[in-house]
Amino acid sequence: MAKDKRDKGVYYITTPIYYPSANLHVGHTYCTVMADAMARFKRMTGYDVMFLAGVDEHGQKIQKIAQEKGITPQQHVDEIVLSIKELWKTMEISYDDFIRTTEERHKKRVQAIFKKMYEKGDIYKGEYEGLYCTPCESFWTETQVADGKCPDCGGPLDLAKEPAYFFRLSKYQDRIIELLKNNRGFLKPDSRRNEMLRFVEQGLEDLCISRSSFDWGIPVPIDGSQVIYVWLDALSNYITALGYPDNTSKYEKYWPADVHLVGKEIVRFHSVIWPAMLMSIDEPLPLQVLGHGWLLLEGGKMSKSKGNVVDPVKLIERYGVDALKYFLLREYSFGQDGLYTNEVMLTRINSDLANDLGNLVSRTVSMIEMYNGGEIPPAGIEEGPDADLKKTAVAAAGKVEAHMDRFAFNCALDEIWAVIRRTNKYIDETAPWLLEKDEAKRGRLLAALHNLAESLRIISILICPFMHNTADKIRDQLGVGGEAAAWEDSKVFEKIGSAGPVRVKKGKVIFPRINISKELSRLEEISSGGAAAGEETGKEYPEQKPEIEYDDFAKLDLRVGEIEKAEKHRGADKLLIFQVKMGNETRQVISGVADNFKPEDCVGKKVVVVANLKPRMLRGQESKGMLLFADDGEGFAFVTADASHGEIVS
RNA sequence: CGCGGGAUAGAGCAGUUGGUAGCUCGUCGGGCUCAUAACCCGGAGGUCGUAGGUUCAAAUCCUUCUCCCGCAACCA
Repeated sequence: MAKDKRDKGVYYITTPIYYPSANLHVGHTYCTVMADAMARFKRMTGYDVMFLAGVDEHGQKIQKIAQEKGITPQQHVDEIVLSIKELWKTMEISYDDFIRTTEERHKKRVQAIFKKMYEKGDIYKGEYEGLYCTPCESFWTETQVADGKCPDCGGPLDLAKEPAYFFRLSKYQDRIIELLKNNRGFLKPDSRRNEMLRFVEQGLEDLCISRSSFDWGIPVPIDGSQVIYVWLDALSNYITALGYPDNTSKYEKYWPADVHLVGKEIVRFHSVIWPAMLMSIDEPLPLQVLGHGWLLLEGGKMSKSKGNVVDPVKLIERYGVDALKYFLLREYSFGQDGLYTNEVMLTRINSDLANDLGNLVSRTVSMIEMYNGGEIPPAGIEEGPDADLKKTAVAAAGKVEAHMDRFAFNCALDEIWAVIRRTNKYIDETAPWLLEKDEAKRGRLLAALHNLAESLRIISILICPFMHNTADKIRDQLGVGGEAAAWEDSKVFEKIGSAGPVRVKKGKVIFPRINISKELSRLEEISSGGAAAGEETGKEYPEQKPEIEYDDFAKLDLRVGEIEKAEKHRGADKLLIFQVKMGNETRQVISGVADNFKPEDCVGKKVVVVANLKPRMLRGQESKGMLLFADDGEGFAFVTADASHGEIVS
């Protein structure tokens, strides 16, 4: 039996184990970033933290995708898991363990859990009935099926049955209702709790927990013809990762989880099915399930199938991990859906990170360098706005703690930014550049500089759980390194200089200001290059031109060319002049795409060239041939070829 | 009558147990020159979707209607 952990100073937080049918997008990142910030915050405030991430790798969908790609399911998931781990590494996600449901440790434990439930009498054999597509050998749920056709092949579906095992979920209905009703903190936000309560009150049906129509899963221990279906397999990860039931030292230490952080769409599984499973094996329930909201795009929700996903890697490449993390945590309020647009993100990064924080670091460090030779002065006599600055700075940590208790990352960050704004204001109030001109005010100047440095030191601690790189950069420039960097040190003002003089060191601008309108069009280009053209975007495509004979096509000589050089046409606004290498020759080709590409971005592209187009003079320059572009109505993308220059395209 | 959520300044959103409507961006005016054309101060802009009710007091609780959205047993 697990312990009462409330007095042990441990904290166990989990994210969902994602389904690796494709690469992850910002939405997944959002959830994981929240968990990471919380884990870091708890560690800083003295908890022994266990932060679990992972992937759910079994199931029919994975099996099918692998089949289509002509590889084994294991090969497929290995590939995706690699990229997911890479992403978390890039995002600097500080998970303590990463569980894969294909791992031996997980499989044998899931089987043990199955057996326990079976022996308890909570699992029985029955028949699963569903809509079945014979050619695809797939069952589909009603929601997956539009207009009675197979979502995969579009063929007809039959009502079919297969033997399967069921979990007596209905048996736990009353206990679940009681849990949701009496334990108000168990499921948050309240809107989700209401929703679940209504749902359970409608009556729970027993849950099908095995399948025999595919075999990419953990075998049912008492029946080799069946594999365990998603629920039991995936949800168990939260305890199998801790070693349950055979190796219980971690389990005893960390279980029950303090928080399962999940998306609102899987709240049901975590707040109804999962507790019922735990009740069945007589183990304690998690203390809390938190259902967060979604990031919505202007067209609706982001999803892999819509192809309208936002790729976090692209954003990190351009703005850095800390900026993306900050934006996600600051912009949205937990449990609520939020609108994502590039403009919202860039505006947020610019005004909060570049203007407020980055600029504050710059001006503070500069002044200490100019007015005191780079040394942070000792504390001076307190007067004027000093007291208010100190009070604001020192009180922030406590407020942040209170907000973090409610997972109100946005409020926590807002609290920190109140300190940043107060500090910027302090500069205005004290006007060091005026003090500097009057030798009699030297003492006052030094006191102000000291207070600014102190305030920044405190800020660097406060932002640490959310943006540790930035925290380090600030401390580097301040010259304080790891001194007085603990969470508790943010509650005390006078800290710098206690171990001898400290020298600041002006460094690179932490968050360069972004030119938003320019950047927006760059992002547009990037995503139009990468996104699959959506069928659901309602876009209109031109009507097809009249049919041509094969002979007509054969007249075209298409070749792969590599752009060696690109420059603007001096005599025309819209033209770019390309030098394109094709086998032994390099020729000049001109295209009217200056509005869409920067010349330097074109170099190195391997493009498709119409080689035998009659040469033509364009504003005094000869163009021999033509480059192919894809046009989405707003901009162009190169038609590129994954081949060597000179090769024939046919 | 399947279940649930939402509607608050030009935009995006907060509003914890009912107590004078807030934040950010934008906008207009002013200040400053240390700083990343950044920073600071001030103004304008809302009958909190509609109609009723409870209350000394309602964005907040109750009811009506309108409009959006999600879920209905694998989308973070």
